[in-house]
Amino acid sequence: MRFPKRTVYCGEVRPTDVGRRVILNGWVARIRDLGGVIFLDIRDHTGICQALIRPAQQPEIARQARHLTVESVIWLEGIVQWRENPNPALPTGLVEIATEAFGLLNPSVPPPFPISDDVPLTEEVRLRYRYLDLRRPQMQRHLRLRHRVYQVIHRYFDQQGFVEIETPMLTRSTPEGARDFLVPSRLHPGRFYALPQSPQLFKQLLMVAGFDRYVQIVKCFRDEDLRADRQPEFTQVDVEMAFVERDDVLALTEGLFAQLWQELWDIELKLPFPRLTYAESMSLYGTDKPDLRYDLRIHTVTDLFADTAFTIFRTAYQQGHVIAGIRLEGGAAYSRRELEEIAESVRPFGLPGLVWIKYDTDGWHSPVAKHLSPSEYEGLRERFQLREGDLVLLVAAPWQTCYPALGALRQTLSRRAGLISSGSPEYCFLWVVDFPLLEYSAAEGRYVARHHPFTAPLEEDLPLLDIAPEKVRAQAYDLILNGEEIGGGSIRIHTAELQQKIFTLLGISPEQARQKFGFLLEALRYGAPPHGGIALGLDRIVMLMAGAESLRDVIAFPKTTSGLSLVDGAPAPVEPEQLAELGITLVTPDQTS
RNA sequence: GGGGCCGUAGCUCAGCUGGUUAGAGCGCCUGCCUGUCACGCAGGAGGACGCGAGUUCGAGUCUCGUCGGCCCCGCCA
Repeated sequence: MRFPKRTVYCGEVRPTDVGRRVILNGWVARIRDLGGVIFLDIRDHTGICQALIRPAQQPEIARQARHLTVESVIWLEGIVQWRENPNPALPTGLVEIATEAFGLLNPSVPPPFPISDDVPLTEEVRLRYRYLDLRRPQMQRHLRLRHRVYQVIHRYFDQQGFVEIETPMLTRSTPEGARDFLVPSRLHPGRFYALPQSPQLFKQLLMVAGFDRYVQIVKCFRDEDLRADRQPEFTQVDVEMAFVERDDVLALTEGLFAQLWQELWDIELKLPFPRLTYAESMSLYGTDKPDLRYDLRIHTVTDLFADTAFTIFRTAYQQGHVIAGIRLEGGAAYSRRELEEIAESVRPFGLPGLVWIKYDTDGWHSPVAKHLSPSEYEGLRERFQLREGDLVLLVAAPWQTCYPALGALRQTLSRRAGLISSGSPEYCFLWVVDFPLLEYSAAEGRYVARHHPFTAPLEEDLPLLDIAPEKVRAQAYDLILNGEEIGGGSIRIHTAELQQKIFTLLGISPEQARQKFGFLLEALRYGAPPHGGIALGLDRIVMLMAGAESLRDVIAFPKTTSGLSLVDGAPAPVEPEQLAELGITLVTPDQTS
């Protein structure tokens, strides 16, 4: 098809173009037919430009324009001129095109929804007509931002001497970790590939191979239930470095974010990012991914209540529980009803509620006021640095319950008190380090790796491996941004002996280890350098940068909460012949196939 | 695996305790209109109330199941 090609993008027509002949290619955004004059808005990804048609002088053009439908694709030629009535709301609002000719390249049936950012749409409709949803300016912005993020990442790692290497998508299923997506093998019926949950083992092999610094922007797959911030296929910036220690990886990563923020927004991030140990993060914020855009720190005050007359706290103290709480500045203004609502946030943790104490101009107010002594009040005032008008919320429970409950309370309070300003975005990065290496899985009756089984323990904790494995800390780290985990990594085990020992600790027999991870154990014997790395969640990073609420808003073709792809209908049944070739028989044949 | 909210016109929604012929705004179609930019005005078309059972004289409305969307817990090294 031959047609007049654009000389300028719609959104880029400016007063400097006045008098020039231009050609636009784009979509009909809107037609305003006033009878004696017709306005045609033409849109492409850069914006909208108004074209003018005068039926009195151009009866044939007007006749054709009146047949146009919204979202039809056209070319349009004309002379740029000043508008009689400028529209300061538009970048192109000072000028318009005096149409001399236009042509229809492809008519459009009426779209199911207007191509605009300010119409409310259900997720279902958006995903079914994703190609129209993506035509909307906001989605265009999101995916173009994502593109720019890719470019900065590639440039940064190239500058830092990294090599991008592709690792296989058809790999072997490994125990530990999430469920795998399986791919049946036609050439080997009864055997399966697995889509990678991460290129972990391959990037370690690349370190053994001497590539020294590896990076890959790579799809990863996990067959687990979905969330607003979790998709079954997602993109990671996968990084591995040889001859490094933890702080080398952290510094390299910080440099990446500094460059992203610098290049995309001209914002200088303060480096290095703050670091908290896992233990500190849990006791100060009740979570391993705290949102530091607001303070609301947890204070532990168990010791204040050693001899208290208040039965609940005395019992807690005697049972070795923790008494801790949060101060909310100005919170004394909350009503009893509001406090009841706030208390709801700790109930899911199996707590009946919490103790609230107001410190106001006329003294202390609390349902438990009469049980507390003056010295206990004084202790609270001092610990929480209370000022008049403040509120203290206290919880008494085993520490495993107490801190997470207060972590949830922190979030509830910040929302209620509006502590996160929605106006100017604020970016609070944070490293959480020294995670426990293992955690006991009651379901499986054994220790499981908290990060993954290739994570190196802290050297100073090595002696604990044999006597108190649960106390061993790992050389693992998570990167947190505004309460979202955007990356995690570790220094890896680089000797076969230690790796074998960890497998044993995880209840993986030498036989199983040889079978499933033999290639790794073998590779580690051939001069594996000390190495470590990190995997960054690209989708989440772009989501936070775009200010989006959901991962779906920064992924071109995402899955729904139930893992369906509404645009192409995947997953779908397959022909019996395909199954036969693969040697697969369905236990419950799909009736729809 | 569990919990919550939702499904009514192309889109977004209303429809009170079950009761004539199911509504609105936007969009669409037709006509009018010379400076609009969410143009305006007049008229019109458009519905198996997601699907299937049940309760009832009667179900968009109540019950159960099912499919689909969103959010959360579990899960996600």
